[in-house]
Amino acid sequence: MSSTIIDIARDCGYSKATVSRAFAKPEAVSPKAREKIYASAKKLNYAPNVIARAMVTRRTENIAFIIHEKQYPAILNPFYSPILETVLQEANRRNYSLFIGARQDMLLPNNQFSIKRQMDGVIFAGEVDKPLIQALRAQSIPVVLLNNHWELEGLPCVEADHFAGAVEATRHLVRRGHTRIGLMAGLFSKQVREARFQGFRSVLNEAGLPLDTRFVKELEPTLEVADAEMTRLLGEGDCPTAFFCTNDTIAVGAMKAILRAGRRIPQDIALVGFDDSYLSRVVEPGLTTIRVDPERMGRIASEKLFAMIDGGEGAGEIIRLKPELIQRGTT
Amino acid sequence: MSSTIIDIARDCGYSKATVSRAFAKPEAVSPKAREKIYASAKKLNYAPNVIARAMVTRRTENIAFIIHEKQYPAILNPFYSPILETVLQEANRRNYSLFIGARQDMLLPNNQFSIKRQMDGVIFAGEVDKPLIQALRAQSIPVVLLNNHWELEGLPCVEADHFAGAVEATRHLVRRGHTRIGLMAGLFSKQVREARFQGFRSVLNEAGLPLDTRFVKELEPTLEVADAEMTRLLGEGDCPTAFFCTNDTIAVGAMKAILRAGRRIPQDIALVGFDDSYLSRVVEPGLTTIRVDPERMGRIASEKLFAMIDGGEGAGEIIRLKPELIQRGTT
DNA sequence: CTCCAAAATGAGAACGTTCTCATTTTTATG
DNA sequence: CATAAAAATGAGAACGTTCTCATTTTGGAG
Repeated sequence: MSSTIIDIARDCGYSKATVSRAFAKPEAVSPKAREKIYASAKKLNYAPNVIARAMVTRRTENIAFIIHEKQYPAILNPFYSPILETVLQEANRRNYSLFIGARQDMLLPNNQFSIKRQMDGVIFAGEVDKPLIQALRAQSIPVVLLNNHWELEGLPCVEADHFAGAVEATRHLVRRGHTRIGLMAGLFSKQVREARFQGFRSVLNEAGLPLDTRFVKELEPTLEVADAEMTRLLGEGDCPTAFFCTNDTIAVGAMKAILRAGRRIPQDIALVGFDDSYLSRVVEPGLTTIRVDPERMGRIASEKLFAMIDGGEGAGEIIRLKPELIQRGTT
Repeated sequence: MSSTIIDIARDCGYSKATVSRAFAKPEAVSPKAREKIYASAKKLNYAPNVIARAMVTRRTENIAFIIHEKQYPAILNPFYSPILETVLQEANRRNYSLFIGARQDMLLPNNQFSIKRQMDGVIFAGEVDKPLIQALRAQSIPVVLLNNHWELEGLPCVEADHFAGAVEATRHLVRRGHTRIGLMAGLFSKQVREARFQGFRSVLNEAGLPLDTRFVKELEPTLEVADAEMTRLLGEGDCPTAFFCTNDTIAVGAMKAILRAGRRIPQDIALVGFDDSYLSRVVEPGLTTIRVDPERMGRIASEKLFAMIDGGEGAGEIIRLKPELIQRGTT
């Protein structure tokens, strides 16, 4: 069907080696030859077969971004999507393609885990999937973790400082004079959940404020669940004057409930979210939130990964990014 | 580094043909052989090299989803992302992988366009990129268009019925008794823009309502631009009592401006959006909007594409999906 | 014009599979 | 137990490149 390097070679009178060079390393070929070769290629509609190329170079120039199934759906996740977008750009900048992975893609018929597609490297986001990652390492494919470290394996990881973020958020509410502060905590991975909870608690302790367990809720981090939960809380007496929500989706769900109940934000109830996702700019008033620059996360993770791809072993460093409070209208 | 089929063959005493079969077509191999082969594979950490496989089968089991650069950033686009998510699922269900494409990924050193990666098929979303698509066809790679047709080439396309959607939206406002209706139109592709505008205009005509050009605005479809534009409109006198916004992002930006100005939605100003993206559920009150089921779009496009991949030529049918009004709180 | 170094080109192996076709082994039938 | 049919296995070519190394061509200095 489509023509090969041999057809071109025959057509233009050069050897396939020279044709190959004209595409892979144009400066190694004389201008005259290049011209003829490109003309033939155009005529015969030739484009190099990257599969055959990958076969011998042992590089596919593909990387994968895999999100743990718990964080599904991957692309719609407001926290991960801007990171993914950055990784895509970084990959393209280096002439790499990006593959979006899903777990089942990697199960061989013999029940071994494996990266089914040949990938030069993988970024793994969200909860750590140990068997899969071990399989990747066994095939010595570079891996960078995102937002969940795994110290034992010494894998490089880029993550938000969840504890510091929760501290920032809670401290901000305390400074604004709130003495009764609730917590709406999303059911994320254990690592993330605990760090954010500890941050929250440590500020209450240090400020001598009580931790009222009636207003500490763990919930699925969806709009609807948060809305329902907040509606319930508003029904009870004694509702706190402020809430720290451990992500923006929860905060925005809570906002809807509060506004629908006719209470004012921030006068009656103040809110702080987490992530500075797209959502925080959509609502009115804008959501005060904790930002960990997703572009920076994506960029650092990509750089780390490409360094490993090019340079062999990478240090298993954990890079913990400092969060920043973005004040908008909800406090 | 990693072991090949020959290492396994040597280790377990079978030929490489049989080892190959054990992974590609397990039922064609005796249980005894399978067991031995899998044991060797596990021991030597073997996984089939899909590149080598693709080389001979001439199938990569990869498809690409490419969004025209104007619609960038691709992953964050609230309209395309749920479609992309569906395509990802459909691909995985068939054991295919999904690549996210970007334009520059396909430029050869001789300035020919080409799909640089070997892809079994491509879904092309947004404005039609003619030279690229022609290049794909020249390589006889199946292509399905999304939301922008190209009749001349007879390419299959799945798109929203933009005209009908705009009619629904505007008619809804007319029925609610509005007589002065403004338009905030996003600068999408010519096809989409015109269809939506014609829908809007035809309803005004049929209802005998005026089209006041002061309140017909074309703008970049971003939150910030829409917010600024609406703030400006509110400043002028005579502001209409309703607006049709040609996507949700614009509508939500407008909402922010209206609420900030202290006007009430929908009592003072009513709004209808377009897309039923997740934004419409985030805001309070929820946004009345026009829905074209993105999962259906993604599914149909995928089915079309895989039919072409499996069955050769596909008919260049244009499938136009009927939109539906979703009424929420802004009308 | 001769010679040498540098640049350009070519020959052919290698990459790790699958596939076709022939051969061997197993199973079922009488 | 003999035989035919079916199932399982194996040998080796083929897929389309790149890469190494050898050879040829080019260009400049003397």
